[in-house]
Amino acid sequence: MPPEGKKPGYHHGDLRNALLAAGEAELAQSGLAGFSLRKVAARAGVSHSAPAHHFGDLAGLIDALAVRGFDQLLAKMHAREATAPDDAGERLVASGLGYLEFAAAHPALFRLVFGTPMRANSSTDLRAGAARAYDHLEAVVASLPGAPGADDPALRAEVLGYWAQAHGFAELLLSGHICGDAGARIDDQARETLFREAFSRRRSGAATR
Amino acid sequence: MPPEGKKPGYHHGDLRNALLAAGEAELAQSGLAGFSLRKVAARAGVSHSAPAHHFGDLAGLIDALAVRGFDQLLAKMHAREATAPDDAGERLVASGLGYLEFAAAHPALFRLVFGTPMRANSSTDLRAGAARAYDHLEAVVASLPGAPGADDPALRAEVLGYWAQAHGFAELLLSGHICGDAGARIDDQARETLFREAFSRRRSGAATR
DNA sequence: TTGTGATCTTGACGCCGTCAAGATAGTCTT
DNA sequence: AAGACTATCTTGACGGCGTCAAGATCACAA
Repeated sequence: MPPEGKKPGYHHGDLRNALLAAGEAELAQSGLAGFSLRKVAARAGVSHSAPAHHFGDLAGLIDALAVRGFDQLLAKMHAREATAPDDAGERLVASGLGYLEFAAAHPALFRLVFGTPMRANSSTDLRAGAARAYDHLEAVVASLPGAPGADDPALRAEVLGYWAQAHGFAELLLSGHICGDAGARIDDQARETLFREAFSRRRSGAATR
Repeated sequence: MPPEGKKPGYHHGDLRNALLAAGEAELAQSGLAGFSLRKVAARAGVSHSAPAHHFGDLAGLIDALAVRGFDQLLAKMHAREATAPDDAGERLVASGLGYLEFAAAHPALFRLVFGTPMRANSSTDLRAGAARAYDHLEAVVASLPGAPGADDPALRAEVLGYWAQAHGFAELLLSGHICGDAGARIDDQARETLFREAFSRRRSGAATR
């Protein structure tokens, strides 16, 4: 079983990862609307029912893609925070900007990640990925000056408030409800400044600048 | 053409509205996943391609359902505000609670409304519905003490901030990322208190209670 | 060498959206 | 009143879809 190199034989060798990569490529190129198992299989160069042996059904593939999507989302947040000055508030803003950056760069994957409701039947991997993202955000929020303690239930409301702020902004962006002057797609720079403004107003309650 | 009463003849008489009602019923019962033109047509008691004459294709039906969904969403906000005390802040909170109430009561319709990106090819009806909702929220925000003036560009950031807050909360709720203690669906009462807490923290910047 | 199980293909089924063609009914013209 | 026209709805067909069952191929171990 060669985990590297390409052997175009009957057995693929690393089909699971190849299908995940093909799925992300398909999402990036054609979006979430016409997403199909058969297209992903064709893109990976295998028959239409080969994915079933690795993911069970379509929901299984989507679940696996969502797990990877969550990790990529968290990675974007980390990467953005690394460029921020050493300040808790700035780190929180950078985290939200990373969130938006991911949503704008991979809109279909972002919608896929949050599309399937996280229920009890979700895979443990997916729940773990979501928990990792939440825990990270909680850590950032808890480092804010004057933040509730780790055992204070108010911390949860604070974390959810920030998460909802960034998530709602991302969703409205992808829905086209936040757009430029002529209804065109908003610029990256304009998106950042707009989010910064709305976000800073959140913490100050009144005008900041 | 009888706009009222039911005539089970060859011509339906009010098929367009019947299909819209059937579509909402189908969404409420089976969700957005397996939503299909044929099921809606069958529910309305017509052939599988009858909807084409009223909506063109599936996207047309979805668009029309989204228009009605926007109106229902706005109606929920209005209804909630009517029960609030005569205070600008309370009215804003009530507006958000109405937003959440609609999302929780009609999750599939809510996702349908914000699922299709609002682009230039969207129907003018849909864009008008979105504009009505935005304008209403803007009016509520503008009535806040110390709010930016109508011509101040900061007003847009303020409105989008509040909208994103409520919208993100609703989306996270439907995604199952805001749940009860044991991961179960959150109670209506718990949802309200949690949103109130997170929302009030938005305006005060620090602990409120 | 001989299984033995994992991996992948082939073929079929029903459901889907969409299109073309025909049937029906209301309306408009003369 | 009669015919023509148009809107409305049905029927049938097509390819694409997810899924299942059965068979083909390969790696590996006994």
